[in-house]
Amino acid sequence: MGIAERKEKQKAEIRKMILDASMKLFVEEGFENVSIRKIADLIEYSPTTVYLYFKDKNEILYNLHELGFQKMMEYNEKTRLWEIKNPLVRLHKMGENYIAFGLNNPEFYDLMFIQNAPMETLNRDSCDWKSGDVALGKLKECLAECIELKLIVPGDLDAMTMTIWSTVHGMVSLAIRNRFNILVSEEELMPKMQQSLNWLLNILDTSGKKND
Amino acid sequence: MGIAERKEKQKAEIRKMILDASMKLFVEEGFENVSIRKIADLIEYSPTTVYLYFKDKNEILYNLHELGFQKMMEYNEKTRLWEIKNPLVRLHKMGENYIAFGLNNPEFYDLMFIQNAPMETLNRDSCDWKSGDVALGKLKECLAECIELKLIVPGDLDAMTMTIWSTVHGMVSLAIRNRFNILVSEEELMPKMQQSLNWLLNILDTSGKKND
DNA sequence: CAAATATACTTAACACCGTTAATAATCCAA
DNA sequence: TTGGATTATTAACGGTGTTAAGTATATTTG
Repeated sequence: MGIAERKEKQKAEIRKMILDASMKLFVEEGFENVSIRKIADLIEYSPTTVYLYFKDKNEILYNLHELGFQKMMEYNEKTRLWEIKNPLVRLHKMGENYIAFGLNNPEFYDLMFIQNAPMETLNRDSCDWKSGDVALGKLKECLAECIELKLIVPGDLDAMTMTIWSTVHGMVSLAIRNRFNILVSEEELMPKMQQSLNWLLNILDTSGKKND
Repeated sequence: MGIAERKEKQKAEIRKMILDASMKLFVEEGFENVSIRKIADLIEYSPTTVYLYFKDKNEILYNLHELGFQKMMEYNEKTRLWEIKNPLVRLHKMGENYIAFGLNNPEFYDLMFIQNAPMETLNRDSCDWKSGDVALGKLKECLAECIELKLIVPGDLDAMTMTIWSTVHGMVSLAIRNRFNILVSEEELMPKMQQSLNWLLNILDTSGKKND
């Protein structure tokens, strides 16, 4: 069936063209300028053709959001995060990377963790958010190791994961959405966030305290 | 100048009509359904009339966002938050109220802390986000008291404020945007968030630890 | 009191948006 | 070669925020 195969490849090719065009619009003109019509213009097809390859705009945004996760993983690989043996040190670096990624790629971060749109392709109940699951798994693992080695104050693993993730997400999203302007100036933002993360990791670190 | 005065009152009256209509749309049909045209329909004026009383849609959303802060303050007053003498207990209750408000009023929360739109009426540099400033001030005060009484692990006040706010904001916003679905089910969400907050406040509490 | 001006409001339009129904063109298999 | 599936298009629906231009109404001035 060489013919059906070629057709599949052509289909995949156009899907890729659409995603490439979306990506181009996304990085060059921002989230708000990713529209079906502009994508169609860029690939020189009519807007309705896009709907032959993607169910709706959300499905395109879902694909972009996955590219965001890829980019985030590259961040961690470039800084050799997974080579760090001490899980507490790794946790710290992980937080720093998360924040750095968010501030340097606000549009991607938006899509990955703030916008509703990409999640709407997933059916609510099954919770099949693969990218999120993988990323959160890393944090969970890291925390589990920390507990095992008695490096941090123990607690329910899911609750702890929630707290840590919430803190870094909270920081990035409040920063992105300009809610920290009342607290610090533009230049002080990054150092203050660093300080903020340090304080959190310091208080959950058991090593410096006389605990029994 | 009785005439100019009456005119002012009429102007204020229509402004209120617009805001009331916006509010009605907002609470009954959600954020996405607040449109200039629908507002105009509701008050039985043409859409362009709205622009004689508000610069743009963002200015209307800014006003709605302030009503959100009012609602949030009512939450704190109803639970007699400010009568709690112990600042650490107050901090805890403050966090619980924040989370409860966010989950019970996701649309308001969105407008207050997630959406960009309301902030765009403020000019970036002057940082004149009054509502946010007041609300954050309460948290800062509370933390300052905690430090003074040596109830929590000390640190830079701004950094600490950032951490605490980020954690509760992170929790609410991730919950609202369905990012916790991979971690907990709908029913477990609230208890797990409670647990998550408890763990944080427990580790920053100095009372249970042998500290010098 | 009448004319001129300022105020309040509307109509019409611009430039977008996501999405769908109906239609035309193309390709492949029988 | 014909018929059916695939692929793409045109046209339209029903929305969005916003602005320019025009029309009434009310107020002030000569």
